[in-house]
Amino acid sequence: MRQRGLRLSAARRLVLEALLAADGPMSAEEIAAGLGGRVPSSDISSVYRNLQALEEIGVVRHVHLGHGPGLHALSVRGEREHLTCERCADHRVVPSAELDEVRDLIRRRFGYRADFAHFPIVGLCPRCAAAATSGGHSRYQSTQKEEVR
Amino acid sequence: MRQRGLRLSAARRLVLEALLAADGPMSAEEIAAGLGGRVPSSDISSVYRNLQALEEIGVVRHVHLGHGPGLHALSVRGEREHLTCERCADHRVVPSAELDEVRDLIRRRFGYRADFAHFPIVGLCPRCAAAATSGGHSRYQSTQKEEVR
DNA sequence: TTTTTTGCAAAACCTTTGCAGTTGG
DNA sequence: CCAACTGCAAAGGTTTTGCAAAAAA
Repeated sequence: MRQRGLRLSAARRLVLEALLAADGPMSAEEIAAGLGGRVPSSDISSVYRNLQALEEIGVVRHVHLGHGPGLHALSVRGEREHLTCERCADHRVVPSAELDEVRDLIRRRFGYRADFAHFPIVGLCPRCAAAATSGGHSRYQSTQKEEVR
Repeated sequence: MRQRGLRLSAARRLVLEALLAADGPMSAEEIAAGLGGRVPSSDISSVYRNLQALEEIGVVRHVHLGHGPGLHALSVRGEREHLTCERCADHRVVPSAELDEVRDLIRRRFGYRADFAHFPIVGLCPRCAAAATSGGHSRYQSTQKEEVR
């Protein structure tokens, strides 16, 4: 960080600690709140600025899962990638390696190096797919609060 | 539409006509502007309400390509799906059929029915992938205005 | 006439920016 | 000390909502 002209300030440390302690990607607001209100907690604008700075040096990345705020996480080896159900908000996280075959196929066909860590693979989860097929039309109602639009 | 209790109002017709005339997905703002200012043009809140209503009955769908406003299009047979470069904003639209193999693979592996019409496949386009590989680090600078984050 | 739909205005939501003061190195 | 960083406040862009007036059926 110092090599890039970045200082290790308190607010910056908070962002890193929050992401490290989290079990999944977090919104800027969650980070700004301090880990559940315990930690000093910094202004949300600083959180955004720090997330941006940390993303520029490759320490952090962010994901868009459906609507709502972007979610941020440490970018680590063995990166995780995402599958999201567009009907019931089911969400699966898989190690990158499990998607290598898919990535290779896309690369051969289109030349693209796909990366499902940033935008997820969106579609119907097995359960909703079954419901949609058997019901003719899509009659399956989610038990979750929010649909991923 | 009438069967669903929807009336065929002028504003509604405008949305449909705009989408029909467009060669690609449009933002709500573009639709509200009327086709280049010629048409009566309706309020943007009505456009949003109509897009939502039309999406509920399955006539319209929307896509998220990078940041920025959601983009709307008629949902037609022979749906198109999307590949977007995360570095240079290169963007490819391909007929769904070309992604069938990829979809099948994902389905066998994860049970998911993937749909790349809503969120695109994001990654590096061939050109940026080459630049990233040869340059060691990612040195390739886009010629486009906006990076797809 | 009844119900849906509209336009306007205001708000909500997520994110960015300007600025003056503070802090890390 | 000086550049980097912070909090605050204000603004930006996209989308939603409340409400009274207007339009469709």
